Amino acid sequence: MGSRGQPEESRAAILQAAAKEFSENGIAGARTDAIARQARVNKALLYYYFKDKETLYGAVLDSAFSGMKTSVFQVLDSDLPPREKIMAYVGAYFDFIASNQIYPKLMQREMMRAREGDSLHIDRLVKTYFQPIYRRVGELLHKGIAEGEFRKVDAAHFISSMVAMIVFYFSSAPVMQRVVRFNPLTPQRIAERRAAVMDFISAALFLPCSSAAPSSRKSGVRQ
Amino acid sequence: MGSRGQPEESRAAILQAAAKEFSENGIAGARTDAIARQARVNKALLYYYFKDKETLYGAVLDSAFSGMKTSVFQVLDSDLPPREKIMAYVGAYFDFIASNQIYPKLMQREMMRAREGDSLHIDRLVKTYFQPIYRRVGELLHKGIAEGEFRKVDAAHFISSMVAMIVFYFSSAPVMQRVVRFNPLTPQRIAERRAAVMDFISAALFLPCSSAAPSSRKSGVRQ
DNA sequence: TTGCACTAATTAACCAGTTAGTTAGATTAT
DNA sequence: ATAATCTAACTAACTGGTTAATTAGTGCAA
Repeated sequence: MGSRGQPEESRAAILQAAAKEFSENGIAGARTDAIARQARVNKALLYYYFKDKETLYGAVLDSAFSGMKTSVFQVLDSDLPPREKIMAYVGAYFDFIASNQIYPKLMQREMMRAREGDSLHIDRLVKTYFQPIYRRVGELLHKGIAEGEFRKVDAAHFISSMVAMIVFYFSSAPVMQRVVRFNPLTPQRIAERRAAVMDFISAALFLPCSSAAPSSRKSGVRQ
Repeated sequence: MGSRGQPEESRAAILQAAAKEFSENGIAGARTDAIARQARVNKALLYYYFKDKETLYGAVLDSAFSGMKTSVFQVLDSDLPPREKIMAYVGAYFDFIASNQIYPKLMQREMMRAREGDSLHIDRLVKTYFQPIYRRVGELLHKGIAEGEFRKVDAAHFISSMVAMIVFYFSSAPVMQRVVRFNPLTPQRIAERRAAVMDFISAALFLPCSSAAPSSRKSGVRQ
């Protein structure tokens, strides 16, 4: 019976295994035994590091969303002009999700769990991650509109649409694969999606442009 | 204790209660006791009408998606020109989801469950409902492009984006409510969303309008 | 020799599914 | 008509497999 495997490693292994299990099965469908097995750790160790299943789930959510916040804030804190910044934000958000494909599922699942009383985590998540990002992107849109660069879109709805296009693509990929005849998650298809999202958003947001030509957008669309 | 409550009523009550329970909790989180209680029926009756929980879940999905297919095909079968038809399709789809708000959640949940082997239903659902709709909308987009009415978008990605904007809004409403300061599900907000989606899609899809020279696309934006 | 990291074994609760019926109305026999 | 029989519709109570969580420890390092 071992003892020392470096505590940080064990904790991290649990978190990672839990993230996978929760994203695939939701909190109700997730099995603590499966998490322990995947983390190559005794099940009781989950309860040594985390109070209970719900707390472990909360820790998984925090680690997921804090990574995302860091990613997009690097862009939001930069000082690009509105056009370039909104595209950079979409790109950063897309890239984060694309390289952490368990997150869109975690996010969707938590969103649907948020009926009142249900989720103990949602208030914290909203306050810590979603609100700050939402506020900044909202300001960015208003700035672009004020400067005559963007169409007069409704910020709340526009943000919702951007998030939808990115998150939904990955969370619905397993079904999409059966509807269309290709795997939507190959690097090439992902790159294509990225271009399509960028194209869709810029076409819907940017005004024909009074000033110079927008260099950022080229086409990204085929057929 | 009575026996006769009209079998059709009981069956329908079970289906309705199950739809609600499954949409709120997923199949793993749903409780058969809760379904029976909500349907005001003994739990054993669920097993009298349906083989097991999984089969009941399948019946719920079928009743949900067949309604949707009927709705949108009424539009897709009509003979409107491409612009009007795609907008009518989006409207019909939106209205169906808006007035059956458990469906977006059922849909999201089933989409995420579709990892290989997992869902017994997904193949049937795709073949019966998703494929036929996808095919028709794809043809519609290609027709619009060929006639120089639409920008040369990628059909698969464009459809994915349309569905995303509609489904995601409703499934993420509980969280959104905490991020913004209003309830996204009041009739007024829903109408607003409908307009925003229509605007977003038409801005991203329609060419500036003149039916000539579709090759020199530069903006594809109106208003 | 204390405290940290960890585990095997166990427990209590939960929950899908079953069983062994009951009830009410329709059908047939008288 | 009316009693006897049948069957669809329905239920109370139970079962056993599953699963989150606990307990009572062991090994090891400082």
